[in-house]
Amino acid sequence: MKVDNSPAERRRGKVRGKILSAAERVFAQEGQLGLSIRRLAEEIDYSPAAIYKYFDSKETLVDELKEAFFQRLLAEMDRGADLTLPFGQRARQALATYIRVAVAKPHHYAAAFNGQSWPEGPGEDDADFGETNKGRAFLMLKGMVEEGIAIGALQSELDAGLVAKSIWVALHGLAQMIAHIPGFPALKGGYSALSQDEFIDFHADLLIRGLEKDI
Amino acid sequence: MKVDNSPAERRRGKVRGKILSAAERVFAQEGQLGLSIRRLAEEIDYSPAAIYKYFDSKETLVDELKEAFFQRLLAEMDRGADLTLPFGQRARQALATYIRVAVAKPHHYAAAFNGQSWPEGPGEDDADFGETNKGRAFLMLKGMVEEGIAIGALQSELDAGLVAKSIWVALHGLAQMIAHIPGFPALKGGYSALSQDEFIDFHADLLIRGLEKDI
DNA sequence: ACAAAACGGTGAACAGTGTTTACTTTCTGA
DNA sequence: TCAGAAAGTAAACACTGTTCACCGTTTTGT
Repeated sequence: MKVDNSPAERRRGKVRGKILSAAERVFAQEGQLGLSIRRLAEEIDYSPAAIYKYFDSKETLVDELKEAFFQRLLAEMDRGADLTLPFGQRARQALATYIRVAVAKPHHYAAAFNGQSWPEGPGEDDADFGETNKGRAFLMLKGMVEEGIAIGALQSELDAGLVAKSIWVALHGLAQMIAHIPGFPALKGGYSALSQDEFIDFHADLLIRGLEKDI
Repeated sequence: MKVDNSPAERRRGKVRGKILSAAERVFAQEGQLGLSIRRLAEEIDYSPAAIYKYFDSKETLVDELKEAFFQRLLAEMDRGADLTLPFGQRARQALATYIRVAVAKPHHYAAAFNGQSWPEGPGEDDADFGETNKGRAFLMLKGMVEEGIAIGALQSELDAGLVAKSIWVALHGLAQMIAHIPGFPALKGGYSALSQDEFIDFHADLLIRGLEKDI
Protein backbone atom coordinates (compact mmCIF):
# COMPACT_ATOMS: atom_id res chain seq x y z
CA MET A 1 0.00 0.00 0.00
CA LYS A 2 1.69 3.17 -1.24
CA VAL A 3 0.79 6.48 0.32
CA ASP A 4 1.86 9.83 -1.08
CA ASN A 5 2.91 11.88 1.92
CA SER A 6 3.62 15.23 0.36
CA PRO A 7 2.07 17.99 2.48
CA ALA A 8 -0.36 18.81 -0.31
CA GLU A 9 -1.55 15.23 -0.50
CA ARG A 10 -1.88 15.04 3.24
CA ARG A 11 -4.10 18.10 3.37
CA ARG A 12 -6.14 16.76 0.50
CA GLY A 13 -6.58 13.41 2.13
CA LYS A 14 -7.72 15.04 5.33
CA VAL A 15 -10.54 16.92 3.63
CA ARG A 16 -11.48 13.86 1.61
CA GLY A 17 -11.71 11.90 4.80
CA LYS A 18 -13.86 14.54 6.43
CA ILE A 19 -16.28 14.35 3.52
CA LEU A 20 -16.37 10.57 3.64
CA SER A 21 -16.94 10.32 7.36
CA ALA A 22 -19.68 12.92 7.31
CA ALA A 23 -21.27 11.07 4.40
CA GLU A 24 -20.97 7.80 6.27
CA ARG A 25 -22.69 9.26 9.30
CA VAL A 26 -25.63 10.65 7.35
CA PHE A 27 -25.92 7.66 5.04
CA ALA A 28 -26.01 5.15 7.87
CA GLN A 29 -28.94 6.92 9.46
CA GLU A 30 -30.96 8.19 6.55
CA GLY A 31 -29.80 6.27 3.52
CA GLN A 32 -29.12 7.36 0.00
CA LEU A 33 -32.08 9.71 -0.22
CA GLY A 34 -31.28 11.47 3.02
CA LEU A 35 -27.77 12.15 1.85
CA SER A 36 -27.75 15.24 -0.34
CA ILE A 37 -24.70 17.07 -1.60
CA ARG A 38 -25.90 20.35 -0.20
CA ARG A 39 -26.56 18.91 3.22
CA LEU A 40 -23.23 17.17 3.18
CA ALA A 41 -21.52 20.43 2.22
CA GLU A 42 -23.22 22.27 5.04
CA GLU A 43 -22.23 19.61 7.53
CA ILE A 44 -18.54 19.96 6.72
CA ASP A 45 -18.79 23.72 6.20
CA TYR A 46 -17.83 23.80 2.56
CA SER A 47 -19.70 24.81 -0.55
CA PRO A 48 -21.51 22.08 -2.51
CA ALA A 49 -19.24 22.55 -5.49
CA ALA A 50 -16.18 21.84 -3.35
CA ILE A 51 -17.20 18.20 -2.99
CA TYR A 52 -16.81 17.76 -6.72
CA LYS A 53 -13.13 18.55 -6.38
CA TYR A 54 -12.82 15.31 -4.46
CA PHE A 55 -15.44 13.06 -6.02
CA ASP A 56 -16.65 12.82 -9.60
CA SER A 57 -20.24 12.40 -8.57
CA LYS A 58 -22.46 11.49 -5.68
CA GLU A 59 -22.53 7.96 -7.03
CA THR A 60 -18.79 7.44 -6.80
CA LEU A 61 -18.85 8.84 -3.29
CA VAL A 62 -21.53 6.40 -2.23
CA ASP A 63 -19.70 3.60 -4.03
CA GLU A 64 -16.78 4.20 -1.74
CA LEU A 65 -19.02 3.92 1.30
CA LYS A 66 -20.39 0.65 -0.03
CA GLU A 67 -16.96 -0.81 -0.70
CA ALA A 68 -15.87 0.11 2.81
CA PHE A 69 -18.95 -1.60 4.15
CA PHE A 70 -18.23 -4.84 2.33
CA GLN A 71 -14.71 -4.68 3.60
CA ARG A 72 -16.08 -4.61 7.13
CA LEU A 73 -18.38 -7.47 6.20
CA LEU A 74 -15.45 -9.55 5.00
CA ALA A 75 -13.36 -8.76 8.04
CA GLU A 76 -16.22 -9.68 10.33
CA MET A 77 -16.73 -13.02 8.63
CA ASP A 78 -13.02 -13.73 8.88
CA ARG A 79 -12.86 -12.70 12.51
CA GLY A 80 -15.83 -14.85 13.43
CA ALA A 81 -14.57 -18.02 11.76
CA ASP A 82 -13.64 -20.41 14.53
CA LEU A 83 -11.51 -23.04 12.79
CA THR A 84 -11.75 -25.46 15.69
CA LEU A 85 -15.47 -25.90 15.12
CA PRO A 86 -16.80 -28.70 12.90
CA PHE A 87 -17.71 -27.67 9.37
CA GLY A 88 -21.46 -27.57 9.81
CA GLN A 89 -21.36 -25.24 12.77
CA ARG A 90 -18.74 -23.05 11.17
CA ALA A 91 -20.83 -22.72 8.04
CA ARG A 92 -23.96 -21.84 9.96
CA GLN A 93 -21.99 -19.26 11.87
CA ALA A 94 -20.58 -17.68 8.73
CA LEU A 95 -24.02 -17.33 7.18
CA ALA A 96 -25.40 -15.83 10.35
CA THR A 97 -22.53 -13.36 10.51
CA TYR A 98 -23.15 -12.24 6.95
CA ILE A 99 -26.73 -11.44 7.74
CA ARG A 100 -26.06 -9.78 11.07
CA VAL A 101 -23.51 -7.40 9.60
CA ALA A 102 -25.80 -6.61 6.68
CA VAL A 103 -28.66 -5.93 9.04
CA ALA A 104 -26.54 -3.67 11.21
CA LYS A 105 -26.19 -1.27 8.28
CA PRO A 106 -29.33 -1.83 6.26
CA HIS A 107 -28.92 1.23 4.05
CA HIS A 108 -25.42 0.24 3.03
CA TYR A 109 -26.45 -3.27 2.26
CA ALA A 110 -29.57 -2.36 0.35
CA ALA A 111 -27.80 0.28 -1.71
CA ALA A 112 -25.18 -2.20 -2.79
CA PHE A 113 -27.84 -4.19 -4.61
CA ASN A 114 -29.69 -1.33 -6.17
CA GLY A 115 -27.80 0.99 -8.51
CA GLN A 116 -26.09 -0.79 -11.38
CA SER A 117 -22.89 -1.31 -9.43
CA TRP A 118 -22.34 -4.70 -10.97
CA PRO A 119 -19.80 -5.93 -13.46
CA GLU A 120 -21.82 -6.69 -16.55
CA GLY A 121 -22.07 -10.43 -16.97
CA PRO A 122 -21.55 -13.03 -18.16
CA GLY A 123 -18.03 -12.76 -16.87
CA GLU A 124 -14.82 -14.52 -17.58
CA ASP A 125 -13.06 -15.66 -14.45
CA ASP A 126 -12.67 -15.01 -10.76
CA ALA A 127 -10.01 -12.38 -11.28
CA ASP A 128 -12.24 -9.40 -12.10
CA PHE A 129 -15.01 -10.20 -9.71
CA GLY A 130 -12.63 -10.85 -6.85
CA GLU A 131 -11.34 -7.32 -7.03
CA THR A 132 -14.39 -5.82 -5.41
CA ASN A 133 -15.08 -6.57 -1.79
CA LYS A 134 -18.57 -7.63 -2.74
CA GLY A 135 -17.04 -10.19 -5.07
CA ARG A 136 -14.63 -11.35 -2.40
CA ALA A 137 -17.53 -11.97 -0.04
CA PHE A 138 -19.09 -14.28 -2.58
CA LEU A 139 -15.83 -16.07 -3.27
CA MET A 140 -15.40 -16.69 0.44
CA LEU A 141 -18.81 -18.34 0.44
CA LYS A 142 -17.84 -20.41 -2.58
CA GLY A 143 -14.62 -21.50 -0.92
CA MET A 144 -16.59 -22.62 2.10
CA VAL A 145 -18.84 -24.80 -0.02
CA GLU A 146 -15.85 -26.28 -1.83
CA GLU A 147 -14.31 -27.18 1.48
CA GLY A 148 -17.52 -28.79 2.64
CA ILE A 149 -17.67 -30.93 -0.47
CA ALA A 150 -13.99 -31.88 -0.26
CA ILE A 151 -14.31 -32.79 3.41
CA GLY A 152 -17.35 -34.86 2.62
CA ALA A 153 -19.76 -32.91 4.75
CA LEU A 154 -21.80 -31.83 1.77
CA GLN A 155 -23.23 -33.91 -1.03
CA SER A 156 -20.42 -34.60 -3.47
CA GLU A 157 -22.33 -34.31 -6.73
CA LEU A 158 -22.98 -30.60 -6.12
CA ASP A 159 -21.34 -27.85 -8.10
CA ALA A 160 -19.74 -25.52 -5.61
CA GLY A 161 -20.23 -22.35 -7.64
CA LEU A 162 -23.86 -23.13 -8.16
CA VAL A 163 -24.57 -23.97 -4.55
CA ALA A 164 -22.68 -20.92 -3.35
CA LYS A 165 -24.87 -18.75 -5.53
CA SER A 166 -28.02 -20.36 -4.25
CA ILE A 167 -26.94 -19.85 -0.68
CA TRP A 168 -25.87 -16.31 -1.35
CA VAL A 169 -29.25 -15.62 -2.88
CA ALA A 170 -31.09 -16.97 0.13
CA LEU A 171 -28.88 -15.01 2.50
CA HIS A 172 -29.44 -11.89 0.48
CA GLY A 173 -33.16 -12.40 0.69
CA LEU A 174 -33.14 -12.41 4.45
CA ALA A 175 -30.83 -9.44 4.76
CA GLN A 176 -33.05 -7.51 2.38
CA MET A 177 -36.24 -8.49 4.16
CA ILE A 178 -34.96 -7.49 7.57
CA ALA A 179 -33.61 -4.28 6.13
CA HIS A 180 -36.88 -3.31 4.49
CA ILE A 181 -39.69 -4.75 6.58
CA PRO A 182 -39.87 -3.13 9.99
CA GLY A 183 -39.88 -5.74 12.70
CA PHE A 184 -39.27 -8.72 10.46
CA PRO A 185 -39.61 -11.67 11.05
CA ALA A 186 -42.61 -10.46 13.00
CA LEU A 187 -45.28 -10.02 10.40
CA LYS A 188 -49.01 -9.68 10.30
CA GLY A 189 -50.23 -13.18 9.61
CA GLY A 190 -46.96 -14.83 10.38
CA TYR A 191 -47.11 -15.44 14.12
CA SER A 192 -43.58 -14.61 15.17
CA ALA A 193 -42.52 -17.32 17.56
CA LEU A 194 -38.89 -16.48 16.98
CA SER A 195 -36.82 -13.38 17.56
CA GLN A 196 -34.77 -11.90 14.76
CA ASP A 197 -31.61 -13.64 15.88
CA GLU A 198 -33.36 -16.96 16.24
CA PHE A 199 -34.88 -16.62 12.81
CA ILE A 200 -31.49 -15.91 11.30
CA ASP A 201 -30.18 -19.12 12.79
CA PHE A 202 -33.24 -21.01 11.64
CA HIS A 203 -32.80 -19.76 8.11
CA ALA A 204 -29.09 -20.55 7.98
CA ASP A 205 -29.90 -23.98 9.31
CA LEU A 206 -32.51 -24.69 6.69
CA LEU A 207 -30.01 -23.91 3.95
CA ILE A 208 -27.22 -26.08 5.28
CA ARG A 209 -29.62 -28.90 6.04
CA GLY A 210 -30.67 -29.07 2.41
CA LEU A 211 -27.08 -29.56 1.38
CA GLU A 212 -25.66 -31.91 3.95
CA LYS A 213 -24.91 -35.47 3.04
CA ASP A 214 -27.73 -37.84 3.90
CA ILE A 215 -26.60 -39.90 6.82
CA MET B 1 -68.04 -4.64 -6.66
CA LYS B 2 -70.00 -1.39 -6.91
CA VAL B 3 -69.39 0.94 -9.81
CA ASP B 4 -70.76 4.45 -10.03
CA ASN B 5 -71.90 4.85 -13.61
CA SER B 6 -72.89 8.47 -13.69
CA PRO B 7 -71.45 10.10 -16.81
CA ALA B 8 -69.17 12.25 -14.66
CA GLU B 9 -67.73 9.25 -12.89
CA ARG B 10 -67.28 7.42 -16.16
CA ARG B 11 -65.25 10.26 -17.60
CA ARG B 12 -63.24 10.50 -14.43
CA GLY B 13 -62.52 6.81 -14.47
CA LYS B 14 -61.43 6.98 -18.06
CA VAL B 15 -58.85 9.68 -17.37
CA ARG B 16 -57.68 7.88 -14.27
CA GLY B 17 -57.22 4.77 -16.33
CA LYS B 18 -55.28 6.66 -18.96
CA ILE B 19 -52.93 7.97 -16.30
CA LEU B 20 -52.47 4.53 -14.80
CA SER B 21 -51.81 2.75 -18.06
CA ALA B 22 -49.33 5.38 -19.19
CA ALA B 23 -47.63 5.12 -15.82
CA GLU B 24 -47.57 1.34 -16.09
CA ARG B 25 -45.96 1.52 -19.53
CA VAL B 26 -43.20 3.88 -18.43
CA PHE B 27 -42.66 2.22 -15.07
CA ALA B 28 -42.28 -1.25 -16.55
CA GLN B 29 -39.50 -0.07 -18.82
CA GLU B 30 -37.67 2.53 -16.79
CA GLY B 31 -38.67 2.00 -13.21
CA GLN B 32 -39.52 4.44 -10.47
CA LEU B 33 -36.82 6.93 -11.38
CA GLY B 34 -37.72 7.02 -15.04
CA LEU B 35 -41.31 7.82 -14.18
CA SER B 36 -41.68 11.52 -13.50
CA ILE B 37 -44.91 13.40 -13.07
CA ARG B 38 -44.01 15.89 -15.77
CA ARG B 39 -43.16 13.19 -18.25
CA LEU B 40 -46.31 11.33 -17.40
CA ALA B 41 -48.35 14.48 -17.87
CA GLU B 42 -46.80 15.11 -21.25
CA GLU B 43 -47.48 11.56 -22.35
CA ILE B 44 -51.21 11.87 -21.66
CA ASP B 45 -51.33 15.48 -22.79
CA TYR B 46 -52.33 17.01 -19.49
CA SER B 47 -50.62 19.43 -17.18
CA PRO B 48 -48.59 17.99 -14.31
CA ALA B 49 -50.95 19.47 -11.75
CA ALA B 50 -53.89 17.63 -13.29
CA ILE B 51 -52.52 14.31 -12.09
CA TYR B 52 -52.94 15.47 -8.52
CA LYS B 53 -56.68 15.68 -9.07
CA TYR B 54 -56.62 11.89 -9.42
CA PHE B 55 -53.82 10.81 -7.10
CA ASP B 56 -52.65 12.25 -3.82
CA SER B 57 -49.00 11.77 -4.65
CA LYS B 58 -46.65 9.95 -6.92
CA GLU B 59 -46.26 7.35 -4.20
CA THR B 60 -49.92 6.42 -4.08
CA LEU B 61 -49.95 6.19 -7.86
CA VAL B 62 -47.02 3.79 -7.84
CA ASP B 63 -48.60 1.86 -4.98
CA GLU B 64 -51.54 1.14 -7.22
CA LEU B 65 -49.21 -0.21 -9.90
CA LYS B 66 -47.56 -2.44 -7.34
CA GLU B 67 -50.83 -3.80 -6.02
CA ALA B 68 -51.95 -4.59 -9.55
CA PHE B 69 -48.69 -6.42 -10.08
CA PHE B 70 -49.12 -8.61 -7.03
CA GLN B 71 -52.63 -9.37 -8.17
CA ARG B 72 -51.19 -10.68 -11.42
CA LEU B 73 -48.63 -12.63 -9.41
CA LEU B 74 -51.35 -14.27 -7.37
CA ALA B 75 -53.46 -15.07 -10.41
CA GLU B 76 -50.48 -16.61 -12.15
CA MET B 77 -49.68 -18.83 -9.18
CA ASP B 78 -53.28 -19.95 -9.01
CA ARG B 79 -53.47 -20.61 -12.71
CA GLY B 80 -50.25 -22.63 -12.69
CA ALA B 81 -51.22 -24.88 -9.81
CA ASP B 82 -51.84 -28.33 -11.26
CA LEU B 83 -53.71 -30.16 -8.51
CA THR B 84 -53.16 -33.56 -10.10
CA LEU B 85 -49.42 -33.33 -9.48
CA PRO B 86 -47.85 -34.76 -6.31
CA PHE B 87 -47.13 -32.23 -3.57
CA GLY B 88 -43.39 -31.94 -4.12
CA GLN B 89 -43.69 -31.10 -7.79
CA ARG B 90 -46.56 -28.75 -7.22
CA ALA B 91 -44.60 -26.90 -4.58
CA ARG B 92 -41.52 -26.56 -6.77
CA GLN B 93 -43.72 -25.28 -9.55
CA ALA B 94 -45.35 -22.68 -7.36
CA LEU B 95 -42.02 -21.34 -6.21
CA ALA B 96 -40.71 -21.19 -9.75
CA THR B 97 -43.83 -19.35 -10.88
CA TYR B 98 -43.39 -16.75 -8.15
CA ILE B 99 -39.90 -16.01 -9.32
CA ARG B 100 -40.67 -16.01 -13.02
CA VAL B 101 -43.48 -13.52 -12.64
CA ALA B 102 -41.35 -11.32 -10.41
CA VAL B 103 -38.52 -11.44 -12.90
CA ALA B 104 -40.81 -10.55 -15.77
CA LYS B 105 -41.46 -7.16 -14.15
CA PRO B 106 -38.30 -6.49 -12.18
CA HIS B 107 -39.06 -2.84 -11.49
CA HIS B 108 -42.46 -3.63 -10.05
CA TYR B 109 -41.11 -6.35 -7.86
CA ALA B 110 -38.11 -4.40 -6.63
CA ALA B 111 -40.19 -1.32 -5.85
CA ALA B 112 -42.57 -3.35 -3.73
CA PHE B 113 -39.77 -4.07 -1.30
CA ASN B 114 -38.22 -0.65 -1.17
CA GLY B 115 -40.43 2.21 -0.04
CA GLN B 116 -42.01 1.67 3.37
CA SER B 117 -45.11 0.06 1.93
CA TRP B 118 -45.35 -2.39 4.78
CA PRO B 119 -47.79 -2.71 7.61
CA GLU B 120 -45.81 -1.87 10.69
CA GLY B 121 -45.19 -5.01 12.67
CA PRO B 122 -45.46 -6.89 14.81
CA GLY B 123 -48.97 -7.57 13.67
CA GLU B 124 -52.02 -9.12 15.16
CA ASP B 125 -53.53 -11.69 12.85
CA ASP B 126 -53.89 -12.73 9.24
CA ALA B 127 -56.81 -10.45 8.62
CA ASP B 128 -54.93 -7.19 8.08
CA PHE B 129 -52.05 -8.63 6.18
CA GLY B 130 -54.29 -10.69 3.94
CA GLU B 131 -55.93 -7.58 2.62
CA THR B 132 -53.02 -6.60 0.44
CA ASN B 133 -52.17 -8.75 -2.53
CA LYS B 134 -48.62 -8.93 -1.29
CA GLY B 135 -49.93 -10.39 1.94
CA ARG B 136 -52.15 -12.84 0.10
CA ALA B 137 -49.15 -14.12 -1.84
CA PHE B 138 -47.43 -14.95 1.42
CA LEU B 139 -50.51 -16.58 2.89
CA MET B 140 -50.78 -18.77 -0.18
CA LEU B 141 -47.22 -19.90 0.45
CA LYS B 142 -48.03 -20.57 4.07
CA GLY B 143 -51.07 -22.60 3.10
CA MET B 144 -48.92 -24.68 0.84
CA VAL B 145 -46.51 -25.49 3.63
CA GLU B 146 -49.36 -26.37 5.97
CA GLU B 147 -50.72 -28.77 3.41
CA GLY B 148 -47.32 -30.36 2.98
CA ILE B 149 -47.03 -30.95 6.70
CA ALA B 150 -50.58 -32.28 6.99
CA ILE B 151 -50.08 -34.66 4.08
CA GLY B 152 -46.85 -35.83 5.62
CA ALA B 153 -44.59 -34.72 2.80
CA LEU B 154 -42.76 -32.26 4.99
CA GLN B 155 -41.21 -32.78 8.36
CA SER B 156 -43.97 -32.65 10.91
CA GLU B 157 -42.17 -30.81 13.68
CA LEU B 158 -41.91 -27.67 11.56
CA ASP B 159 -43.89 -24.52 12.21
CA ALA B 160 -45.68 -23.66 8.99
CA GLY B 161 -45.58 -19.90 9.43
CA LEU B 162 -41.89 -19.99 10.15
CA VAL B 163 -41.02 -22.22 7.24
CA ALA B 164 -43.18 -20.21 4.88
CA LYS B 165 -41.30 -17.10 5.88
CA SER B 166 -37.96 -18.74 5.34
CA ILE B 167 -38.99 -19.93 1.90
CA TRP B 168 -40.44 -16.59 1.02
CA VAL B 169 -37.21 -14.96 2.03
CA ALA B 170 -35.16 -17.26 -0.16
CA LEU B 171 -37.51 -16.75 -3.08
CA HIS B 172 -37.32 -13.04 -2.61
CA GLY B 173 -33.55 -13.17 -2.69
CA LEU B 174 -33.51 -14.83 -6.06
CA ALA B 175 -36.09 -12.53 -7.57
CA GLN B 176 -34.15 -9.55 -6.29
CA MET B 177 -30.83 -10.85 -7.56
CA ILE B 178 -32.14 -11.56 -11.03
CA ALA B 179 -33.85 -8.20 -11.08
CA HIS B 180 -30.73 -6.30 -10.09
CA ILE B 181 -27.74 -8.18 -11.44
CA PRO B 182 -27.66 -8.17 -15.22
CA GLY B 183 -27.30 -11.67 -16.56
CA PHE B 184 -27.65 -13.44 -13.23
CA PRO B 185 -26.97 -16.29 -12.52
CA ALA B 186 -24.06 -15.74 -14.89
CA LEU B 187 -21.52 -13.92 -12.78
CA LYS B 188 -17.84 -13.15 -12.93
CA GLY B 189 -16.27 -15.84 -10.84
CA GLY B 190 -19.32 -18.02 -10.74
CA TYR B 191 -19.05 -20.22 -13.83
CA SER B 192 -22.62 -20.29 -15.06
CA ALA B 193 -23.34 -23.88 -15.98
CA LEU B 194 -27.06 -23.23 -15.75
CA SER B 195 -29.41 -20.95 -17.56
CA GLN B 196 -31.68 -18.63 -15.61
CA ASP B 197 -34.62 -21.01 -15.80
CA GLU B 198 -32.53 -23.96 -14.75
CA PHE B 199 -31.13 -22.01 -11.86
CA ILE B 200 -34.60 -21.07 -10.70
CA ASP B 201 -35.54 -24.75 -10.64
CA PHE B 202 -32.31 -25.62 -8.86
CA HIS B 203 -32.96 -23.01 -6.19
CA ALA B 204 -36.56 -24.05 -5.65
CA ASP B 205 -35.37 -27.63 -5.42
CA LEU B 206 -32.76 -26.84 -2.78
CA LEU B 207 -35.39 -25.24 -0.58
CA ILE B 208 -37.90 -28.06 -0.79
CA ARG B 209 -35.19 -30.68 -0.32
CA GLY B 210 -34.21 -29.11 2.98
CA LEU B 211 -37.75 -29.50 4.22
CA GLU B 212 -38.87 -32.88 2.97
CA LYS B 213 -39.20 -35.77 5.34
CA ASP B 214 -36.12 -37.91 5.52
CA ILE B 215 -36.94 -41.14 3.77
C1' DA C 1 13.29 34.40 -8.07
C1' DC C 2 9.56 34.82 -11.03
C1' DA C 3 6.17 33.55 -14.34
C1' DA C 4 3.01 29.87 -15.35
C1' DA C 5 0.27 26.44 -14.29
C1' DA C 6 -2.26 23.64 -11.15
C1' DC C 7 -5.13 23.48 -6.98
C1' DG C 8 -8.85 24.40 -3.60
C1' DG C 9 -12.84 26.85 -2.94
C1' DT C 10 -16.99 29.63 -4.13
C1' DG C 11 -21.55 31.83 -5.85
C1' DA C 12 -24.54 31.49 -9.33
C1' DA C 13 -26.74 29.16 -12.56
C1' DC C 14 -28.87 24.97 -15.31
C1' DA C 15 -31.93 21.33 -15.70
C1' DG C 16 -34.34 18.37 -13.37
C1' DT C 17 -37.64 16.61 -9.45
C1' DG C 18 -42.48 16.35 -6.51
C1' DT C 19 -45.93 19.34 -4.99
C1' DT C 20 -49.05 23.52 -3.99
C1' DT C 21 -51.47 27.67 -4.89
C1' DA C 22 -54.36 30.76 -7.26
C1' DC C 23 -56.87 31.02 -11.14
C1' DT C 24 -59.92 29.91 -15.18
C1' DT C 25 -62.93 26.94 -17.63
C1' DT C 26 -66.29 23.41 -17.88
C1' DC C 27 -69.86 20.71 -16.29
C1' DT C 28 -73.81 19.45 -13.35
C1' DG C 29 -77.73 19.38 -10.14
C1' DA C 30 -81.51 21.79 -8.30
C1' DT D 1 -80.91 29.33 -15.50
C1' DC D 2 -77.51 29.85 -12.21
C1' DA D 3 -74.78 28.74 -8.21
C1' DG D 4 -71.36 25.58 -6.95
C1' DA D 5 -68.54 21.81 -7.69
C1' DA D 6 -65.24 19.62 -10.50
C1' DA D 7 -61.52 19.58 -14.06
C1' DG D 8 -57.60 21.62 -15.79
C1' DT D 9 -53.77 24.93 -15.87
C1' DA D 10 -49.60 28.30 -15.44
C1' DA D 11 -46.54 29.63 -12.23
C1' DA D 12 -44.20 29.21 -8.35
C1' DC D 13 -41.80 26.80 -4.15
C1' DA D 14 -38.41 24.04 -2.32
C1' DC D 15 -35.73 20.70 -3.33
C1' DT D 16 -32.14 17.72 -6.08
C1' DG D 17 -27.22 16.68 -8.68
C1' DT D 18 -24.05 19.05 -11.40
C1' DT D 19 -21.35 22.60 -14.09
C1' DC D 20 -19.27 26.99 -15.06
C1' DA D 21 -16.64 31.13 -14.53
C1' DC D 22 -14.00 33.15 -11.40
C1' DC D 23 -11.09 33.89 -7.42
C1' DG D 24 -6.98 33.68 -4.41
C1' DT D 25 -3.30 30.50 -3.06
C1' DT D 26 0.06 27.07 -3.73
C1' DT D 27 3.04 24.40 -6.31
C1' DT D 28 6.04 23.78 -10.21
C1' DG D 29 9.49 24.69 -14.09
C1' DT D 30 13.00 27.42 -15.73
